[in-house]
Amino acid sequence: MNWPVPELPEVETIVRDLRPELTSRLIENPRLFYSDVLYGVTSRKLLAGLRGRRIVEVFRRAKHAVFLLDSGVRLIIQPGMSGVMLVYRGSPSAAEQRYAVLTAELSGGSTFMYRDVRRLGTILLLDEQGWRAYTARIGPEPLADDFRVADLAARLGGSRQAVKKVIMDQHRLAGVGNIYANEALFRARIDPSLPADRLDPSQVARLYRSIRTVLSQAIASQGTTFRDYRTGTGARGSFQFRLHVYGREGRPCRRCGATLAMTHSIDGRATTFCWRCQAVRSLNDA
DNA sequence: ACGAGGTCCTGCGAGC
DNA sequence: TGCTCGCAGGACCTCG
Repeated sequence: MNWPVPELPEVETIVRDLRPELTSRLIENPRLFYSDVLYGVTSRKLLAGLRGRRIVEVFRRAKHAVFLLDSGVRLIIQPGMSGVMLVYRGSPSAAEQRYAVLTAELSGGSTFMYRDVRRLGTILLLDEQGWRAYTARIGPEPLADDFRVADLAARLGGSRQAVKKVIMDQHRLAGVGNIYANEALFRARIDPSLPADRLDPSQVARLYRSIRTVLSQAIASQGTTFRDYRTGTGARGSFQFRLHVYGREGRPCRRCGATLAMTHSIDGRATTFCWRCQAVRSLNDA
């Protein structure tokens, strides 16, 4: 079975679960167990930046969980593909401590833990200016009220690369990873290998709707869990039961019954699709 | 600008 | 049964 990555819906779910547990808490005793997840900050600076600070806001940007501290500094955790963020009442057990990357005792007696088995996740600590520069390089939020079809069209228009690769490019569009790219393209009945600038207006409109629908439905289902991902309360998501293509290669299309195919020819990542519904002509190695 | 490929990391499962 | 090895993946990087 393929292993999912926390994408936008999973991080949104985590953030919603963590927000009431973390907001207004003091970070009393931060501990870092692996420094290879740090990006642009040393262990010493990270811990010094966290110790004694109060968490004033918890929110999501793209696939990042962002913790705004009372110093104006932001702790940013991107959970990579196996990252989990949890709050324990009291202290976690030794078993729960396994694979812990960052833990922090909080005022009120609870403990925050970022756990990441494969440590492909990233931790950043950015001041106001650093954050502004960082977020400016990420594309627009597809679920934002002011994100329109024209914005998606503009993001696709300048690229001859495969549309699947383009919608997964975080600099063009925020939060869409492999699972939801596959699902959105299937639901929009678009060939994932189609060059992005070759989509006609009706295809762009369908893709716009399918991206927003699939992300919204996944949030409502608390995300997709195959093995690693857990919500902020440790529960499993349930969107895996509503997937149409991801992880279903060799099985019948839910829409037309044709056998779903899989290829790695787009950016080396697993692309699952229906030849018939998505009118795919040229993908090989499937 | 674009594609291809390597790097990070660990658990798992296929294959011998 | 016990081992090795390839694969999974996002983001970032270099090379051609």
